[in-house]
Amino acid sequence: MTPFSNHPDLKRFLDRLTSRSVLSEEEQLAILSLPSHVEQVQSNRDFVPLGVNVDHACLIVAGLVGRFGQNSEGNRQITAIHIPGDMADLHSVVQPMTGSALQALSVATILRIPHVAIRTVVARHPAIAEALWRDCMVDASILSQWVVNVGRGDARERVAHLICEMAIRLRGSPRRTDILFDFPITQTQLADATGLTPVHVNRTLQSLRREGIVEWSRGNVVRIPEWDALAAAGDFDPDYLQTNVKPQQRLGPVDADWSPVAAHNAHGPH
Amino acid sequence: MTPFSNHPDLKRFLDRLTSRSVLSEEEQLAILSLPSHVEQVQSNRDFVPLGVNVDHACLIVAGLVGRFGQNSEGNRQITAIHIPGDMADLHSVVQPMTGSALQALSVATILRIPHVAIRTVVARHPAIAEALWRDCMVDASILSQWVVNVGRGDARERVAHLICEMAIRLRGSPRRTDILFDFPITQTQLADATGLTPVHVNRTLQSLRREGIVEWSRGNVVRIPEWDALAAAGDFDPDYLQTNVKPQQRLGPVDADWSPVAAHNAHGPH
DNA sequence: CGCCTTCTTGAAGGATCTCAAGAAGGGTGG
DNA sequence: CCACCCTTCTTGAGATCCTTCAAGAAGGCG
Repeated sequence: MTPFSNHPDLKRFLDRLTSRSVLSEEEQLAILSLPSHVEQVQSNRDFVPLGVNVDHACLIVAGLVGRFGQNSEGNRQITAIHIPGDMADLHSVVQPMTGSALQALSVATILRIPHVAIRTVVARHPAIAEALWRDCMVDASILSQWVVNVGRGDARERVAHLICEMAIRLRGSPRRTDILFDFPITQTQLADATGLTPVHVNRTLQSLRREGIVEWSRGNVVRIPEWDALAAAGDFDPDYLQTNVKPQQRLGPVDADWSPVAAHNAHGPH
Repeated sequence: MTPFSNHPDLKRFLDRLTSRSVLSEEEQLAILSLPSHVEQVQSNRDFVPLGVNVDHACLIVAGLVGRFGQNSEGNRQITAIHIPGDMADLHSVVQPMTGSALQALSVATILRIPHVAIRTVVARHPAIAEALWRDCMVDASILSQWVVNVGRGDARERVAHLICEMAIRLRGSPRRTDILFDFPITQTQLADATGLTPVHVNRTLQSLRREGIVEWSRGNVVRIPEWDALAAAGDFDPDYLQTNVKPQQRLGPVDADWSPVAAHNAHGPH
């Protein structure tokens, strides 16, 4: 454990938090001062297993990490793909018994951060508790959209949607044409994420490539010539990613200035 | 808004919280004292619409409530089914822009609880913040399992799994034979939840009935003659529901007594 | 009694899976 | 530098599951 030494990697996580929550200088410093332990993890190997109590959370520094659920026949289903800056199992702070495994999709670097440290920081800074809670809910929004995608889309939609999601998450709001990003994932893993078979993912990708909607060289680089075409194919609406939301104000009592929109929309039709 | 008057309904929500979190007398009273507004909601009608800012959360008092996502063609997908005692959109406290709609599956009674009230209580009692955060994560666990179920199961598994889940959530850990519970849901809604068509849900249910695995009279009452048979058909393992977990200790600094198991299992294979 | 929702049934078509085998890279050791 | 292996990608053909479309039966409710 080397406090402060992983400062730059924690910074990316902090950025993620402050993009949606307001944190004071002191609170930001508390995040950056979290102790951590760097680790390289190989792909196709659970670095957080299923059904155990963990005492730390994992921050992704480099590479992609998948959350895997599985049924009893051993069929695996990826329920989330985490990118650098994500705390992949932040939820374990309040729910230490793992309900899914974590596995790197390609070689990855992670930071293990002890729960005790997070809990200590959170107890001292309630605003950090709120920021972490909110961060978990963003992941939950993505998960929710994943259900819709897997439950209601055909193969083409599912694959296109996933590519769209990763484009936005990895590149931010991209320009409308000629988007490039690194997406080191195998077709088998793509199949585990979309609930398809590897064979069918292959055919689906070929079809998308043939139509010029996606270019995916073997070198893990995805190119999207026309964003609108892919978004249409994937029936993709980026709102659920909560990318462009203003930071929320802090937990606290009545704030006269708070959510003026709500007063009009909230109670809906009744 | 009538403080205290909805005490008994809030009690059920409090029970849900205290089953997994430790709350002091004072904190419990703070929950029970939340102001609220009772409302009857009709089925097949969004009482929380999509894509608006809300200023309150909804506690289910009676009936079943579905969270609906949808794609642009209007195909709806249920991403969660909430039962009495659930705060269906607790997450809206930290993320007021709705990413899915709420709709009663049959006539339901709800309590609308202003965010401001919840935020005030949470600011005063950090332990409540933790309890609410944890509660949200239980819903996320269910959602995660839902992805696995929809992504990797065939029709029979999906339907059986959902029935299993609802049996446990509505009846607690049930006995092994002759389980009865009320499940007022149409086959169309079941189809929206499992990502199937109503026609195929119908055939799947018939098949389960023919085999004697499920009895489902028209009167909304489900009977499960042999739990093990249904659990096998649905490949169901109730661990993810976190039903029988001991309450977690409160957020705070180092607790010597905390999570002794973790020290052994945590770092896994490396 | 008549309407409306929900459930049920049939038949045909399509999307996806399964099984099986070959091609293409990337890496390693000789 | 080549030979080999192993993973990943690709292709084909048949089987299966699920959907679609269409229509009729069964309740609930005014």
